[in-house]
Parts: sequence; C-alpha cells; structure tokens
Amino acid sequence: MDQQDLSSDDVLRDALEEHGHRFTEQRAAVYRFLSSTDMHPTADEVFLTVRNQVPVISLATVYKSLETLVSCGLAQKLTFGEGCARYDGRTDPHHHARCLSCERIVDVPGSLPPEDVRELDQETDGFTVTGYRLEFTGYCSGCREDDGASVMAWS
Amino acid sequence: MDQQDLSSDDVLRDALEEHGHRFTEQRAAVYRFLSSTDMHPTADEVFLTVRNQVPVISLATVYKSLETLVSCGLAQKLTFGEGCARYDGRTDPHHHARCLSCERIVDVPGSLPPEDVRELDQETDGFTVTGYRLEFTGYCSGCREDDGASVMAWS
DNA sequence: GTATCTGCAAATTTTTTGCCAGTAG
DNA sequence: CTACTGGCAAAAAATTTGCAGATAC
Repeated sequence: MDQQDLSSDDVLRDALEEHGHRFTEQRAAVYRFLSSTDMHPTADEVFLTVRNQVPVISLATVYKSLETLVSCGLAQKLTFGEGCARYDGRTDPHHHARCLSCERIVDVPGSLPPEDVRELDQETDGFTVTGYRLEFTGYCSGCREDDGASVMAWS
Repeated sequence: MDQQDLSSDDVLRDALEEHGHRFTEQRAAVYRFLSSTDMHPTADEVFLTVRNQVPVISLATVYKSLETLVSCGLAQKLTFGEGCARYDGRTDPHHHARCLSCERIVDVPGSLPPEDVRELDQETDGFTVTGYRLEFTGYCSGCREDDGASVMAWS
C-alpha cells in the first residue's frame, strides 16, 4: 500500500513539475483515489471520499485538482449527457461501456487498433484525426436484459 | 422548401403519435431547424434561431422539445465536456469529429461497420452491447495545424 | 372535454471565480 | 521570498420544475 502510494505520488510529482505546477497534499489525495478506483467517480464523489483522507479539502479544490490532472494527462474527463462529469484515472488505451440499466460505467479492456483509426481517418473528409473516443451502451452482466435488444447504433 | 418542411412535419407527427405525444408548433419548429442544419446547435442556439420563426417559444420549451425528440429517436444529444450539450437531428449512422482549434463539430460521413462492433463486443467481458458512439478529435481542414500532432488516443 | 403542452419565473444542479491567507520550492 | 494554491462563499452557467392558462385531438 505504502509502496503504491509512494509511486502514485512520484508519478504525480513528475507530471506536475513537467507542467509547471506544484505538488500539494490535496492534489496527491485526489490522484491517489482516482488512480486506485475503476468507479469513474464524479467530482462530488471524489470530494466525499478524499475529505476523509486529508486534513481538509474543499469541493472547489477538487474541481481545480481534477482539471489540473486532466491537463497533465493523468486523468480524463468523461461526459455522458447525464448531468455531471465523471473522471477516469486510467491513462492506458481502453474504452468505456455504460449500462443503460444501472448507469454504471465499466472499462472495456480492449481497444480499437490504430490501423482501424487510420482507415476511418480516410473517411474524415479533410479532418486531421489526432485522437478518438469510443463508448458503448448496453447492459452489464448483472443487469442483463434479453428483451429483443439488437445492435442499434447511436442509442 | 415547403415540400421539405411538410415532410419534416409529417415525420415528426408520426414519431410523436407513435410515442403518445402531441404535435405542436413549437416542437415542429425545433425539429425543422434541427433537421435542416449540421451545426450541432446547443439548446440556446436552437432557441435563438427558432424564436424568429414561431410566434412565441421559451427556452424551457426548447429543452422539453429537444428531450422529446431524443426520446422519439429523432435527435441525439451530444456532450463533449465543454459545458452545454449539443443536439444532432441526423439519425443515420455517422460519427462526429471535434476540432480542437475552432471547437466546431463536424459530421464524419463513414461509420464503423457492424462487424467491427461485434468484434469489439467480444472484448467487453460480459457486457451486452446495444449501441456505441465514436468521436474523433483533431483539426478541421480550415484549422489544420501540422505541429507534430501524431495519433495520440484518449486526448 | 380533457389530458397534454406552453410560458414564465423560480429552483436546482454543476462548475467556476474572486479574494486573502497559506505554503511549496 | 514570491508565485502558485487552497478554502470559502458568492456567482455563473445549464437545465429542470411548478403551476395556471392555452391547445391538440
């Protein structure tokens, strides 16, 4: 645990320094939590969890810290059109799937190979693609509903 | 034009009826505008445009109408984590690309073949996929910036 | 005729900001 | 030291809601 926390802090310290930001206890706590969960928490959920682990932190600071982490490439902000944003501390290639029943967001272990992106690139009509995001909707193993749900895109 | 407007209204009337909703002048105006533009407007932009085309409409009604259209499958709500949601009246398979420079959202004419989705489906670890969304980021033809921008996913 | 819809304004929700004291480097 | 940060509370932005009158069917 200590081992992991230390390396988490080290990763953060390096990334912050590289981007001209300072290492603080609040940012460390936010990053420690975010990089240790796969729950894709909202800013408020991060706040409620982290406030128990550092002497004091405010919701505004959580928002500022999350934005800093995103700008340093240590987190990504996810929006699904259901109110508030969610944050993901994983930085390796992966996608997301949102369960239409329990609303949970789960990580999809695979990823679209770069070659496929390039192939699609050619269809973008003059648009230079530098990145992409792929999100699935459906039902997680716990909520499986076998009511004639076929593959219907653009849910 | 009249021809197109009439058919737009007919499409809307049928979809609303099918879902137990009533046809109103406000909903028609919102749908007419949304299905005639590829600008992916925000709710407020829809409001500002449509208010010039119907005797009276309020922003709240625009929000309600847009939600109704989405629930009837006549529009989709897009969120990119930059404040407010955007709406798209196109219902045929297509993707979106967001320019990191001018912030504009353009339609990508192609679409990922269903076979590829199925292939990815197998990587979803028990998750039943019913739909997906693919979004690109990069630079549109007008904003092209050739600064060492390589393919970096999860922007 | 009646259930649904609209406009309005107020309320909510989510996120951002200004400012001063505190702290990292 | 000094510029960057955090807390706090207020503001801003986006969206939703309650309600009374209007309207589609």
